[in-house]
Amino acid sequence: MPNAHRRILVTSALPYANGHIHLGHLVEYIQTDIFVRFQKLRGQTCIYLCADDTHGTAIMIRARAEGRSEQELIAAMREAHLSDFAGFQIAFDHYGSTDSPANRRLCGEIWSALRRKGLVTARDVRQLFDPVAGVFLADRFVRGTCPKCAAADQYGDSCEQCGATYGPADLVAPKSTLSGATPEVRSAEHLFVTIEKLHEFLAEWTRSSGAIDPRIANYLAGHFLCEPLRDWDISRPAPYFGFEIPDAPGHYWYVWFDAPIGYLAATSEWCERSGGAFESWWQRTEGNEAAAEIHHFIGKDITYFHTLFWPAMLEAAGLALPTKVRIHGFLTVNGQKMSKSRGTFLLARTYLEHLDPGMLRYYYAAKLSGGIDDIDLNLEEFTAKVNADLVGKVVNLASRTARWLDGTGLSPRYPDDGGLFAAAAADGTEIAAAYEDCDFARAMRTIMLAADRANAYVDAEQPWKLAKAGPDAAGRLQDVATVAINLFRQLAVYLAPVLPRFAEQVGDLVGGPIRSWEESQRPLEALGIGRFTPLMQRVEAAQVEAMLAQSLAEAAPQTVPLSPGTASMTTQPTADSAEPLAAEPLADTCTIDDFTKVDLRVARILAAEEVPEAKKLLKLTISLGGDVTRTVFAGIKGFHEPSSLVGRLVVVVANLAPRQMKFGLSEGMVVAASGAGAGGVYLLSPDSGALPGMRLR
RNA sequence: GGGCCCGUAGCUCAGCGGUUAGAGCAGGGGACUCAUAAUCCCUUGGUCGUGUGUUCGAAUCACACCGGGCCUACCA
Repeated sequence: MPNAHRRILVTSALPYANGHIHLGHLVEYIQTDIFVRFQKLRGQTCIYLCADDTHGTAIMIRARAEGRSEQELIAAMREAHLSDFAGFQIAFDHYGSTDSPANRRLCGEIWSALRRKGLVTARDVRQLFDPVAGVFLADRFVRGTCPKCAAADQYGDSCEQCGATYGPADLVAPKSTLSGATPEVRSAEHLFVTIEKLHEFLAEWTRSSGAIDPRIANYLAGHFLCEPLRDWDISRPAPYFGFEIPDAPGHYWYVWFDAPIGYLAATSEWCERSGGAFESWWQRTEGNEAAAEIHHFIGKDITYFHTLFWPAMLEAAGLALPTKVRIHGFLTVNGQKMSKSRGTFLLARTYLEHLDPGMLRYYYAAKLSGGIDDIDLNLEEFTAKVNADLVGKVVNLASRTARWLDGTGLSPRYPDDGGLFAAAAADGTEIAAAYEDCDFARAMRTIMLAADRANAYVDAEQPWKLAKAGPDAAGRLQDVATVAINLFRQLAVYLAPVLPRFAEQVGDLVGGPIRSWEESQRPLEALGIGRFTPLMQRVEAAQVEAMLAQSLAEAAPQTVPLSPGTASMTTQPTADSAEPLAAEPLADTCTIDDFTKVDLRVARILAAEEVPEAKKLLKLTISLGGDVTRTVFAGIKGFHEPSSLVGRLVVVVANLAPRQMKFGLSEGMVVAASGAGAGGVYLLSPDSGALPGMRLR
């Protein structure tokens, strides 16, 4: 692939504001993010755009059920989505919303174009209406008895018992799932796009533009393009949460109209912020002028919208068409569909509470080969692969050699390594080609082979023996470690699109931030090296178990609280992150005498009050039993409600020298746990039965 | 019913017309001790779903069948 400069606009499908991000969604966002980071690392101009998909009946219904406005609902979900994405290091250049002024404006422009081309028509549609809720009902909001086999409680579009399909109006004894009311058939005008008028264009574009995998093009040809395309129902009658159609009051654009236009709106907003020109991305170019590339990453479930309706809209509006529609499959967990009852319906944030996001990014990368097949998250394999590849091979390379360079830094000249660095540099061509094809699995395989060679090198050179051989071998030792660290950093460059955080850490260790793919082609010389810290912790099976247990618990919330003492400590394995300890290594050894100098006592909180001027402090009055009380300022404000503290037992350092603080004298210290892995401050409680004044020993 | 994809070592997969079919993990044996029980070497293990065909030659192409998955369909 020639290295001509490219301008690449990349999108992921817009997540719907009706639910939280889960590991299935993340297949797409991680895949896209890797692709984008790769392009940027290669020096291309690349922007990654996405947005929340906010409109539609489902949002309206949900907001009502929760007793708040749609805007409040979508704002809250947006925050949650952004936080989840940030947790997984998904780096959008812009993240918009379909409920934005830019999107409204662009919807209007596309709509005008459709009108101008005579592609809009109106027709009455008979639909069920819920007279209590006052809304038209989508098929899935109606249940009733199957008209064919009389099975009860079936959806409005098809019967799960006999497989019959019908319209919601055919159901016997239909009921609205919103209000329970019996719906009535009402007629309402809908607007349609007569997409058939673009049939010829679509047939040609899907077949020969190169944007679509031939298998998909074939599928489209066989299922849709083999007959006249049906008019696309593009409007919904009020009430509907969305944009009202300017020239058709009382009608709203259907969510699938404004969702893809969200790509345009996000571009527009990004341009406004960064000073780019919208036209430079979406304007159709004439002749051989170099256009921007447009890559859409989507799941196979929305193929139809992105390969027929969306290009039709762009064509009608005279905008640039997608260069590639990259379609991926679904995620299964342990070989089966994600399941709430098995605890495998894993939310992004549940994962993040237990495991490192980089590990999922790597695992997905190792699985994704650019095809449309589903990928499986096998949790045992996940554990084994992440540990073997990332910890055992890659991180270990630095872990076992960095220390030899502590005093000296890298050798002034890169030594003879038998051609290892050059070989891995040459691999860069293949690795880059694999990234470009979204065949990340092939890229990872090639990278790991290089890691294997590097470890074999260290093994053969035996730097630990050189270290013991004394000053005569010092030069050789430095050379060997220099080779190892260079091979390590080279791997980090190749892995940077997948493991951005890891790449940063490697940059901190040696050589500074990794900014360019080219850094894989030249070894570093004569540089100092930072202190090696564990860059990644092994995954323990217990951590995975704990994640599943939590996911299971959250999916099926317990309404009956467990009585104390029956908590299933034995059946639900505890699994603890290594992070807190790793972040704060153990202090120097102390003797029992040292320990007994600290007099730790059980105490009862008698009173707790806010200190308004203090950022972190609560003023506590504690009892050590009898009438011995102390005043203690504790740095737990924001983590504990004062009122909920009163009466509880805690542990205090009772013989701590009193300290004059800004707000008063503190006569002790309440001990609490804090550290990496969780932000809170956690008070300690003794088992029940302990009494104030008892000493800890 | 139609269409598509998949079926290669215990597991995940690569190979997709050409020498005795490969990798990682798991299993077995050994080495080393620098490293997060990590690393390195050796090794066990496959009639490449089944059958028929095309070909000098097939895991690789064709057809049929079996098994798994996905999409789509009230007929064609």
